[in-house]
Amino acid sequence: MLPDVTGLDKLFDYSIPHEISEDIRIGTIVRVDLHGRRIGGWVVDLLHESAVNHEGLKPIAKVTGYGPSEELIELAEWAHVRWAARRIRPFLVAASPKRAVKALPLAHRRAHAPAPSSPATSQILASGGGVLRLPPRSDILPSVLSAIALGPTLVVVPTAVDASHLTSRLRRAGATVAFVPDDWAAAAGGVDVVVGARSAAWMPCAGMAAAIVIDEHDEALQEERSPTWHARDVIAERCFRAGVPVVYVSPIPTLVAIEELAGSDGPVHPTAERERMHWPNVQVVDRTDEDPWKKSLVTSALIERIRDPLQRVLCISNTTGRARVLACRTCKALVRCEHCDAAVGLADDGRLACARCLTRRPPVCQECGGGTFANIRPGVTRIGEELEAAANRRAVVVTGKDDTPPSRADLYVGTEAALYRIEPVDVVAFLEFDSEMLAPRFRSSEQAMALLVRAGRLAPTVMIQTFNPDHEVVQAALAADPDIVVSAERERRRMLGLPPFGALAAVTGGYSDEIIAELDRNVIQVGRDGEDRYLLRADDWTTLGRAINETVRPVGARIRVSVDPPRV
DNA sequence: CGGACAAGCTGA
DNA sequence: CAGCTTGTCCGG
Repeated sequence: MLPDVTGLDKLFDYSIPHEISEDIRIGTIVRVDLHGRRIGGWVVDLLHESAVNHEGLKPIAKVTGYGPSEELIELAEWAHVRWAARRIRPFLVAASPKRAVKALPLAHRRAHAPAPSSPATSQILASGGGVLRLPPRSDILPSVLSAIALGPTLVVVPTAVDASHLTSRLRRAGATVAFVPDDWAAAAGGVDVVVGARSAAWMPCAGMAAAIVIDEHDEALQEERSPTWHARDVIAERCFRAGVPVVYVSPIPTLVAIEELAGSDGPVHPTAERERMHWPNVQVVDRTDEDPWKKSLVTSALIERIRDPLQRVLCISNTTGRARVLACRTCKALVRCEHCDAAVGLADDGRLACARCLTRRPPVCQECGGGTFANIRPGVTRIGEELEAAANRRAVVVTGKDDTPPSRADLYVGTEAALYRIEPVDVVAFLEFDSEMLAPRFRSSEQAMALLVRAGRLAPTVMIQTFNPDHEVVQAALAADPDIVVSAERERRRMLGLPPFGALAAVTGGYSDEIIAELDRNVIQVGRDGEDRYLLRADDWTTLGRAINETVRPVGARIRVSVDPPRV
């Protein structure tokens, strides 16, 4: 029995009372008495009476209900090495129902499977699985229906909202659907299709015959808390073990999927002509053409768009507030915090505010006492004011900070979060796309492409303002050819031994130094990445995970290990 | 994790 | 030495 108690990483033996022996299987969730308290946990092993000294064994107190299957418990043991997790508990939590399941409903399958309608998907499934590259503005429903034609199918999508939309569409198409994790019991009982966000990778799917991962490139498929498991990789291992084919669908399959899951022929994709038809129109605004003394984010091309009363426009800039970096107009000095020396911005109340130490002061230059400032890096609030003036219509600011849905408007300005918070528009304009493309992160090209895909689903036209129109990301979007990014990426990653050509983890927190010192340097390369962060690299995930898990972590060490970190 | 118990510290 | 804190050990 593995207790569902954080910090208690031990197995305990209990006897099985006769009256509940029928209900106890590997994976069953039970309650037991341990050390004077009643705790929950999972049955992870059944030992023969002769294998334990069952004198003094306490009995299992109560059966809570159904839990993860034996296969999923074994998968959790694999994941615990793959993501260097201290315990398997978080994976078992992910694989368990949220509320006790006392009985499983009977299988509820349709007599007639829906007609497969994506020949490409059927072909990939028949060949044992692979990667399907489908452009942003195309429908994935035919692919899912094609998989269902094979039998019970597990579908993973990036968000719960996506899962709920897909669930209704599949029900309308006549399939029986378990929307997980809510319908855990139905999924375990048997349905045509099990649909859910990331955690669906751990959900039951009785008689699973196929699996589909939708939007394989989406970062939401990776758990952000530690252990940082990725649904794509969990599904890949799970289906490999079960001998079930998987299709990974994405407009921009990641290099990891292409190298590890696509097979030797690479991703399957429509003809270039058909693919281009379902990419958004991409308009590149080369900012090097602008008057170098103005360098405003509100370019003449953008003004033309936002002045058109028939076009609903969303402008994206990833700086919140009014202004993040200011310079004194009189003495040209960068305005800094008097307290901690960080660059300070202008808050909404007109005072200078330090984002680092929260110190606020009146808007006066610390060097010369001047009171007027040049906005070196404007935030969305300031840009909103500029846009309103240029367009002569109201601009609504949308950030990820407030929970209330943004009020309806024809002109929005927002951070990346706005891409997930508003209804479709006619144009999405990235005002300063260079900060996305050129971010100092090894996945920045893939992440910038993902933003374009997201924008392309929100609007038929995507505008990119950049000083780097020759960048591979811009070129790939213009040509509707993700291979342009993939080939560049492959060479860089191969050279540096980064995923998928090596395994990477970031370690942060107190005591990191002690832990790093213990690591086996024969298999792990260590780099320092900032004040309190180390990067570990090994040739493969198993080597990396084992080396980290075998390293003694001091008691009370608050260490965060992020395996396959998305943002380094 | 959380309870039990031992060792260490403080003040009368 | 009671009364309290801190540390270590252990559970089936």
